[in-house]
Amino acid sequence: MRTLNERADVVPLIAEVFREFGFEGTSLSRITETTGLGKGSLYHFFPGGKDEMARAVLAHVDAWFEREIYAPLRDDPPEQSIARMWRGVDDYFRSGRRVCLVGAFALDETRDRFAAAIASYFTRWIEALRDALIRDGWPAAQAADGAEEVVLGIQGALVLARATGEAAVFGRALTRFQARLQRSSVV
Amino acid sequence: MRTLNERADVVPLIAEVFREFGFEGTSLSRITETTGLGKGSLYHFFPGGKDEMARAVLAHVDAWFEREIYAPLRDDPPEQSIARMWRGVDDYFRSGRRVCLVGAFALDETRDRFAAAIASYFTRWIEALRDALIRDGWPAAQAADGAEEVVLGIQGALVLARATGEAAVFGRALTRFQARLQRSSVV
DNA sequence: GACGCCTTGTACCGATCGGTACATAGTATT
DNA sequence: AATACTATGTACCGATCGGTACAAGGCGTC
Repeated sequence: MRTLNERADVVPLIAEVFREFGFEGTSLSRITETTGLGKGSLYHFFPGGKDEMARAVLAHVDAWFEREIYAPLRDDPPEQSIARMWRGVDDYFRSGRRVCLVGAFALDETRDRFAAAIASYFTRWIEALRDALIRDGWPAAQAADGAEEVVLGIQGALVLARATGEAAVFGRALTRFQARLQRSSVV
Repeated sequence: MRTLNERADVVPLIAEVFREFGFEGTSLSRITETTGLGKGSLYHFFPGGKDEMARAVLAHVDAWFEREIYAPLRDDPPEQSIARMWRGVDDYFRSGRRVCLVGAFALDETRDRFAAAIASYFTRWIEALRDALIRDGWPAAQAADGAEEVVLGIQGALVLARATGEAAVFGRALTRFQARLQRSSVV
């Protein structure tokens, strides 16, 4: 018996299973398969079972966005942190070849189970972007509209990219949004 | 034993189950529950089981959009058919309180099972809208961009509306798109 | 080396999964 | 009324579901 794993190491692996199969489509056997961990280890790290695993995965995703996207939007110069957002998002979603786990959870009744985490992920993103736009000189109303439209558009682009199998949809959408945020106030 | 159902009557009911729970989350027992039909009837109407039920549901949704949205976009005056699209979409998705079944199927591995139907639903929508915009006087490139952005934005708005529990997101997005499509060429 | 604690594999649990078999009931046709 | 076909309920199938129990192995500490 090897004994070398830590909970932190295994969360990203579990995340990919949930991302690919959704909450209902993710079975314990699939998780043991991709992590190489047996049920013994799994329930040792996550006594709450599948539910706790999903919660850990959501927290992990959330922490990444908080660190890489939201915090910079709040703390760094707007122009710079927004540019960083485009890069970060394109990397994270693999230019449209990867799907948003939080968005996927939102669409079925899984949402009710994790409602708080899911809502917070999106509202914090929108608010951080909105405030960055305001600090960049946008009128408050337009900033709110623009931020909502960009975050929503990213989700939609991911849906469409995966639905059509044409990942390029995502890149096109990203450059459109980028252009629109640059020539300010023309929302 | 009552014997009064037709396949056509039961498809919309099954559709709501799939819409709410996704493909993996939809169990036969949930379907019997909401339709009132036992397994006997269900497998009588859908010998292919759950897979065929989902296929019938996708075809049903597709037929609705074809009839109410795509065909008018292709055949009627652009301005009029686009106006009809806004109304139709707002009704169909219950102003953001309902989710897109096709979009939900697209996000997990369910997509692979129904790839053709899912891709076709979106590409036909985008193409019909693009052509309507062109007939309305838009340059081809802008029309293609605008159509893609609108369809993608509707999906994103549905994700966000359900994620945040704030259905109003959907209405706001719809009016934004509507305004942008009106002052043509400013994409 | 002995002690504990963290980690792991395995066996097992009842429940539910999607699906099949089939006898019976309802209905239309004649 | 007899017949044929459509619907339906029920019982059952093996497989898998998420979860539990628990003994034994790895490893650091003393």
